[in-house]
Amino acid sequence: LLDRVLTPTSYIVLGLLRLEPGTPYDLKTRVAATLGNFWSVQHAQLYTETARLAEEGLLDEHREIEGRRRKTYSITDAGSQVLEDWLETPTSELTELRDLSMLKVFFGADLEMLAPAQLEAHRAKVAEYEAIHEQLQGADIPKGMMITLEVGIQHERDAVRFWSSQLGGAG
Amino acid sequence: LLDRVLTPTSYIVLGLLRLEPGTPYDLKTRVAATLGNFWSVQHAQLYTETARLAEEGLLDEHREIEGRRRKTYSITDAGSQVLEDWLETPTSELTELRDLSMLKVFFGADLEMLAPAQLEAHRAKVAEYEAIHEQLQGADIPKGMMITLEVGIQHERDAVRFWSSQLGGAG
DNA sequence: CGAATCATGTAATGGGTTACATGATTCA
DNA sequence: TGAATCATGTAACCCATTACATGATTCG
Repeated sequence: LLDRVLTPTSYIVLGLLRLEPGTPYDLKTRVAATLGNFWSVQHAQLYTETARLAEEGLLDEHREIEGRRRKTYSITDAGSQVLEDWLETPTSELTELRDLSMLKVFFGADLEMLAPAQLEAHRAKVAEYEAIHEQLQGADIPKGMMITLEVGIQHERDAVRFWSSQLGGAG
Repeated sequence: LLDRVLTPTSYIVLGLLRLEPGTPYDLKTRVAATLGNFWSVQHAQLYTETARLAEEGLLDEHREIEGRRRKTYSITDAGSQVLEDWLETPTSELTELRDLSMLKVFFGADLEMLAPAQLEAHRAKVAEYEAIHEQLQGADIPKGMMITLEVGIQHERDAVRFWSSQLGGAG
């Protein structure tokens, strides 16, 4: 059936569409509002990936007759199955950090020089996450989404602590 | 001069070659031994990227006459300058986590099911890092490399703690 | 001395990023 | 009513991954 290995982007599309059908543009909005914080997707991908998945029978495509002729996608049974299988399979894969600042540190960049910009950015992220978190308290949000958010907050706080300790430190 | 924006891979190549000239294969070995832990690079990239950088005048290329006709690269003054400029420029960019397990969690995967494989992988990584760390104690290793290693250890320990708490937890 | 593994490199493919483009809507 | 911004989509390019391929070396 499938003549390719699905990418994380594929599963993001499937996962979001299983929650609710929508257009690629809808997906863009949802990504930005939710998991985009820890796994962003370029909006152009959402057009190509939905098209691919539809071709593979994992999505249904329904095109507007009038006006913009927008395409609305919904997940098929086959798509749901593929998503389920993926969700039920644990992975041993570890994520690389791929932090640009750390790459510079590795090659000898000055920590104290890097710190202010990083600190500001990480602090802003913490604030943003905490606002979302508070807003979501009591809301009927799936547990998994809450957990990823909390992991994200934790990670950002750690980063703030790290970069703080580099500011004007004794070296 | 340059008609493209250099990628992180470019700077990795420049950074490693500034430490010491070498062939793409040498680079592969060095990456695997050092920064590959938090920023891996496919070996094929090291061939294409060195070629590109040489074309752009940031590397010198010296080809063996005999035998394998291996190409040895070294950084040029222009290359050093580009690297220096990059190292001296702070960045506000934040890294996304892009953790496959977290993506599954986000979409509702069962934490307890995911935990064992993740736990084992993260524990192995901690052990590996700590071995390297110990081995490097007292060695004349640049400070930045030590710091990235320690940040990596910290991160992995946090992951172990997180996944441990999901094992057979009350939910 | 044959097989397995390491060393070394090139070619092909495709996903992801960037650039481009145009139709709607807000708002001064 | 014009400019700016948002909504929506397509096209092109390029880096990164994967696959392929072959020469050396180890070692049973």
